Amino acid sequence: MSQLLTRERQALIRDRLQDEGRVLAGELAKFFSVSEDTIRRDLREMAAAGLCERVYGGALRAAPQHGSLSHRQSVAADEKAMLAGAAAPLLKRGATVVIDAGSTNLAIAARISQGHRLTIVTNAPAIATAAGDRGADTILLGGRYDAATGGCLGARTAAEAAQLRPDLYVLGACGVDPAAGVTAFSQEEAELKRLLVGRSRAVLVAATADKLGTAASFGVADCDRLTHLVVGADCPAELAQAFSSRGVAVTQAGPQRRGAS
Amino acid sequence: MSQLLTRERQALIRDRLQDEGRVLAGELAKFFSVSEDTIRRDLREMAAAGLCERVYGGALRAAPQHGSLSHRQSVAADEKAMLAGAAAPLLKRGATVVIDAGSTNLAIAARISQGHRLTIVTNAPAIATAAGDRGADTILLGGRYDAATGGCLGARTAAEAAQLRPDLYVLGACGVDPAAGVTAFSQEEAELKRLLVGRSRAVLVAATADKLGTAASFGVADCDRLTHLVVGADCPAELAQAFSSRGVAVTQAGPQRRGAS
DNA sequence: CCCAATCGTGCATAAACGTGCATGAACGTG
DNA sequence: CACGTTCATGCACGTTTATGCACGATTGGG
Repeated sequence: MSQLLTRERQALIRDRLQDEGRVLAGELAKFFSVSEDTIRRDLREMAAAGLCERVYGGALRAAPQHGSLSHRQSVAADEKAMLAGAAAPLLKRGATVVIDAGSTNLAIAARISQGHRLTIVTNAPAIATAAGDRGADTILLGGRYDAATGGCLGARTAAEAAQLRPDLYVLGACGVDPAAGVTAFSQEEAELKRLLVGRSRAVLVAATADKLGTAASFGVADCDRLTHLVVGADCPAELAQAFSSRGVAVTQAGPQRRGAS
Repeated sequence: MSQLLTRERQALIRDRLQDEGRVLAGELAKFFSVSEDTIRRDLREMAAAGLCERVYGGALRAAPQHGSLSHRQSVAADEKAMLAGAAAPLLKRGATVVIDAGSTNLAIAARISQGHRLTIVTNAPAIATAAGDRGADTILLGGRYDAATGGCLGARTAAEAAQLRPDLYVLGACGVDPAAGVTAFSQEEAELKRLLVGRSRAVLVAATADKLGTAASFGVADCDRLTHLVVGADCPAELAQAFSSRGVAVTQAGPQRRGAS
């Protein structure tokens, strides 16, 4: 094999990773007739670029991590259940409600009132099963399933969503800020959310503390487009005030209400 | 078995935990040819990461699943895991596979090989999440979600399915009989299944013992339309013979085989 | 209460690792 | 052509990691 450029070697390593799921540093060094240092440098670069996971002895294919969704679900589970308890009553009897993907929204779906004859539309499989279990008429938006967000994204999903006119949209936010509005982590995600915001009569966001006052890279909607915002009881008063003054109905959830005026 | 990376070993332990619900330290040590100390260290790390529960002698799975399917999932779970172990290898590398709703098929989805670059299409939310977790490209067929079957049904689902030409269709059956063929409990279900049978290059059915030799009300396909049938080892020989003589490749799944890849 | 299995900890070792530095080739500039 | 720059590479060095072994503590069944 003739002289290999660095990039070529890395491309070959990537191919092998994709095929076999793992590579050994020492093995690659012999195969390419370079020192292990060089291979380690390659693997480090690739790991930094998100192309593989660096482990002792070599590298593994970057895995869409197992617990990504179930893990997120267990993070701050108490807070999410609290928010869900406050948000669920806002789904009016007989309404058609779109529920976005997201672990907080899953908690809401698991809390919807039985016998309220709700029609739930969602792009998230987990939310569909939860809503179905609660006796709601449930419509699932199909399309390419994105394991990172736990919902369907892409053209087909958007096309199906474009035919809806829901009474309420329960929006999943990656960041909520009075100035920046609602933001999302990825372009595709943001696009679908924007579409649905535009088609819905009302928009509700339930945000955990870590999302309040932060903004992600892709804008979804300005604050004045929001109808309801559900936050924890520990939300700073001035932040809640900032949303209220923009016409958002802010609900503070919590075991103990404070600042109830 | 070649050199195993630490992380790989832990991933394998996690898989086994997921399948069997428990692992024994001494057994794992022999299996991986390492000392029990090393295994204990692995288990300790995994327990710290919340992936298992550490107990005297080994470790237990610590993931309480949710959803309405969870009940059906636990019924005859061993048998389904056995069938799934035999059926999963039949999903060829790179193929596009439609997986029907059903608890047996969910077990198959949870067992698909990582890194086989499969494209999985399904009408069942639970199967979509499972396939996504296993690293497969996953497409979800949308539509009205039917909590009874755990999948989407209806006109929209059928319309999306009508655009597919899958390599393999993993059909979920309510009844399988040499004479009556494959049958389903509801008209709508049967209709979707019929459509997909007609569009697929091959059809696979994994049937638990209680479904063999029985027929439900709505016909889906004759036996000669089946490519593979996966049954338990306790399937009566003459029944298996009856299928074979109609051109079906019958695979009898043995009790829990676990081998190197 | 006893015993064996199992466990945790401390320690030693070898492999794998990261870093800093030197070399040499490729490249652009004047 | 002479020169400086950039970059991939290999080597030396000290550090970290994974592992097995020894030893005492803990567990759980009889």
